[in-house]
Amino acid sequence: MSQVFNLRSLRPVNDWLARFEDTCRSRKIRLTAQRRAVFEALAADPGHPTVEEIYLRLKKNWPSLPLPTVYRIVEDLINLGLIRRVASENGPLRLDANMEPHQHLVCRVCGWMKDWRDPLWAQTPLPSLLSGGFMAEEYDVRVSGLCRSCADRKPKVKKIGSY
Amino acid sequence: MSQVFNLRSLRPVNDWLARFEDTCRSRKIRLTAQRRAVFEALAADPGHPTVEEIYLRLKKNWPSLPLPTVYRIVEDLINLGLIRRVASENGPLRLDANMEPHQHLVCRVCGWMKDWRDPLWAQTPLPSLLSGGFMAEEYDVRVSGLCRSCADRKPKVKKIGSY
DNA sequence: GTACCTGCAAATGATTTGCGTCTGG
DNA sequence: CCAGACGCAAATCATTTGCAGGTAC
Repeated sequence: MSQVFNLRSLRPVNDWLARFEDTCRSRKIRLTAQRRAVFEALAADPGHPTVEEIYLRLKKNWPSLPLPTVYRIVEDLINLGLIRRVASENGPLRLDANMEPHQHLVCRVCGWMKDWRDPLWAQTPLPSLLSGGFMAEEYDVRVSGLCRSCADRKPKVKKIGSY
Repeated sequence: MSQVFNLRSLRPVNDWLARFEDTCRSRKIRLTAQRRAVFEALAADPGHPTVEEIYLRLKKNWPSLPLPTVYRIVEDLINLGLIRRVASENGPLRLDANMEPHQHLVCRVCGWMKDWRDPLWAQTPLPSLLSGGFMAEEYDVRVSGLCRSCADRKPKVKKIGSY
């Protein structure tokens, strides 16, 4: 019963690690130190990090770990259904170890992002068969807006022209 | 009253072109042939093309047009609010000249994408102030699932391991 | 022991930048 | 005319691939 939660987000990180190990065993994927480290770093981070951010974090305690290895492991974890990509409009790939259904708040100015759960979306039924035979499986909802610090700052006018 | 619609999507392309020209004039942006061509190509295409797709299409009738110019113009059009980026989980930037509120159907296998309008979201009120002072402005909703051709195909198991 | 992984180096793909020339208003 | 755009080449950033040696099971 000694459940470890990440204090910032109340993530059941131990559950996730157990699921990671179970999945590796049942899918006959080798449980290497590299894979565990990458998964742990993702599970502990509620901030939707990029591959490079994970790499830099791990590099502190593991200076020899190469970036391509992190990329390969991330790809594997996605295919195993242990983490997912976060949809965004630009910039490098962002990752999410939270596989529970949830929405995202995204700041349109600085890209700041936060998990958010609204019962509304849990209740909203998926249209089962839409136009042209499309088979809907799930909603991906992002609420775009301004985070507190960008809202406090004076609104800047985007500069066009003049390269 | 001779409103030209794009037959595939009933897009009021003429309205959009007029808005493009008005915006250029009012923002004192030069109305060049390159900018008009890029905007027209985007306005005519309901398929959320990449920058390179637009470039290749224009290149047929304008072989000297360089790709970096298309990138710069796309950036300008986004900053002018005339087109927008489409959120996605990976791959190159995709563009959308339809600035009306709408949702997207996205095939999780092949990436096929289609505009979709559901009155549900037009009615759903935005939470005005969410956790931590986030100021919500709009929903971005993607319905993920299987397009008809990927649904017809036999489901493939993703291969993990063995590089 | 051996198939699966990792580590390294190099390739590819997407996007941006610097700078000299040209042109729309 | 001349600031703002374009065209070209080269740089940068993100991600992937090939291959040889290492290690989990």
